[in-house]
Amino acid sequence: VPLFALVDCNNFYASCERLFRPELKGRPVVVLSNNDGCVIARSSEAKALGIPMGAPAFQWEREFRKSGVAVFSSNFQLYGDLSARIMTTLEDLAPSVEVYSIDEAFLDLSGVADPEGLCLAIRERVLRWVGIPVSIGIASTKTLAKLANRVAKKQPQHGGVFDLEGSQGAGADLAAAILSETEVGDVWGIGPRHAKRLWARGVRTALDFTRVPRAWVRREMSVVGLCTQLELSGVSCLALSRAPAPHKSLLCSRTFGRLVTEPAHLREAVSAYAVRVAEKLRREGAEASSVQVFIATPRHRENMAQHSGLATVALPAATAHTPSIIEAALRALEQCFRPGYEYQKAGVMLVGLTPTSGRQVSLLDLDPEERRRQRGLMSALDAVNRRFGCGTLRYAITAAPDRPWHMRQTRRSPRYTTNWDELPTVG
DNA sequence: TCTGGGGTCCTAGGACCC
DNA sequence: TCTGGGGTCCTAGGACCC
Repeated sequence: VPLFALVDCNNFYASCERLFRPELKGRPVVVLSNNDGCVIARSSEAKALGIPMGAPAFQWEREFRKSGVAVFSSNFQLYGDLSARIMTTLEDLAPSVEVYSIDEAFLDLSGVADPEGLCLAIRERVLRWVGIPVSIGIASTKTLAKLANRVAKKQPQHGGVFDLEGSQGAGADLAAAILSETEVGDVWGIGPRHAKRLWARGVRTALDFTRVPRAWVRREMSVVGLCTQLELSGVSCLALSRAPAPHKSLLCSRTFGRLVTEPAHLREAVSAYAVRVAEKLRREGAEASSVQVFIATPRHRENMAQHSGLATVALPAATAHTPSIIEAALRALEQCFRPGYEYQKAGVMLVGLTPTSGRQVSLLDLDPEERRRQRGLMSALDAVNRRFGCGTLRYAITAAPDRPWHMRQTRRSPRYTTNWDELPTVG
């Protein structure tokens, strides 16, 4: 019998910020998106103030001040490092771990004698070793484990761990009761669109959803919806995958600090994003076969001329060579740029990824000597930037003195754990 | 003035092939 | 009166996730 657990960090980013600022305990904390645009994480105190997920920061400034909310720009280096520590701790204690996101992991607990006891121990150890509180849901499918996790979070009497299977074979009744108390839109895999259509048909709860005819679900929600429906009924469709699948695409995109009209500024921004995404590509040990660029004007202003452009340029041969990728990105930008618009956002996506080793040799390949030279250059560049900090070696086009597209980030906390200059001091 | 960034999968339709 | 069947690949759009 399969058995899954979902470990989910409580208010992860907010908990990370609080870890090095113990005086914030009990105080509302929010973390803002890049560009300090909107709220992407809230402590429980901030949730209690009614600040919704995704709230535009500027609309809430007054409330932040009035209620003494501690506001942070996002600090993904810090979150990523703490996440890695948590995952390592899980690997130590659980038989099989799938890292699902920066703050979540599925565990395979099939055959474990006392799953609830194990999870209580895991929770305790992560709290003690890393300092981040987690909640754990246990059930026979991943989707039900997600549901059990919600219960663990919402009902503190369970001590942060909730087993939907129950202890004395009361599983089925317990599951039905929980399903009937869960709104259908709160089910993992059912988003706002499907939730709305289901409500229109009188399907309100997760339990209702399990009774919708399969043919309808298949037709209107594809096989993905069918899978969700089966999982809710206790039929496991989603297996645990231990090794992360290789990426199929990689993206670097940003909202600009200010609106941009100058093609020169767009070229700088797109080049900078191309550099970053190419670095990611090499870290993955992969090469890309084409480059996609998109640019867009703001979405939330109806009285402004809108344009969003997307163009793809194929690379002559799969590569991870930054200058080649910049060149392709700039050609794509040229294709989708339209003068006279105020752009707010741009992105560079690499697609058609293949592992660096074992790639197909193309007739269009550079001669092997040139390939070796390019790879050597990239390795040297990455090594220098790793050793002396990213941005030590830069491309001239990304280093213009005036960069109006640069993102705003006014309230970032120190990178306590990943940056020598920003270590916390004790004393 | 001010609303993030980074992914995945599925489906339908068109081009093209034999 | 009547105009096949089956496959692949690509793209765009939609939906979902964190």
